[in-house]
Amino acid sequence: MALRIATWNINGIKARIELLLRWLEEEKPDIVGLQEIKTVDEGFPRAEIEALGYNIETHGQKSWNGVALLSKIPFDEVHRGLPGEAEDEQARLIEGVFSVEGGVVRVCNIYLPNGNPVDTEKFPYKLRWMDRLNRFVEGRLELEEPFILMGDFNLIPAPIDAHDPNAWWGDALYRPESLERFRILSNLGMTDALRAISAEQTFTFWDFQAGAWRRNAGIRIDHLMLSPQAADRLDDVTVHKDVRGWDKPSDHVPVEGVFSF
DNA sequence: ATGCCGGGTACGACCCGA
Repeated sequence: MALRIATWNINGIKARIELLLRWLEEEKPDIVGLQEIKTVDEGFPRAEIEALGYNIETHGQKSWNGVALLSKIPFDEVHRGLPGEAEDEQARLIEGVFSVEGGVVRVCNIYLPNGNPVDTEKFPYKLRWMDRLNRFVEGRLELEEPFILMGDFNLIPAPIDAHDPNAWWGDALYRPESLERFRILSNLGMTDALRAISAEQTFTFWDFQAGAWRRNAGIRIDHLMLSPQAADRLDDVTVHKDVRGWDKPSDHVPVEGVFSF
């Protein structure tokens, strides 16, 4: 069977519910990871999404951050939060395990800290979070499962992934300390799904300001990173760029991987 | 990208994002 798994920074679920429902109805993905739901779990608009046939698990918080997983396949397991820092209360990771034909698939949905401004505590928090993520992924890779780590990584992997890379250099999304940690993730054995499929310049985010969408002044920061067992099953990646032009869009668009199971 | 836009909270103006 073809399994369609997507990541999307929705930028406020309450403000985007109509946008989300339209996209789900048109594309009918199997599993969707949402970031920046910006609500507590009780405020998540479950009923309309459940009516489309999705199971829902959320890891929310008041006002900011928050992640969710939607799945047409029932959840076997759900995990919330990134281990390694007890005092970290920001809701940025939710993981589900699903039974599919031929075994299991593990999908981890993340909202990696932005890290700006770099001269504040926000940047070391990002770096610690990436260190913790890499340790977490090491453990997941030992399971030797199809494992998909996807979400808003707030990281520009390479110059081709920005409309104006020189303008971004030094930003928390594109500077040596951040790139070093992303490289460690790759070197652990996680494959960038889009780059496994295409060498084309492809953006996933366009700022609301300064006519960024009109000028195509975007960046690629939303990624699906695949364990070897998941990469073996990857057939295609689609960036749903058209959604950026819909009414009341998020500044990010959905990125979808198609897998054979 | 320096927050010009746009969400959240809460009702005036800040906090936050990339």
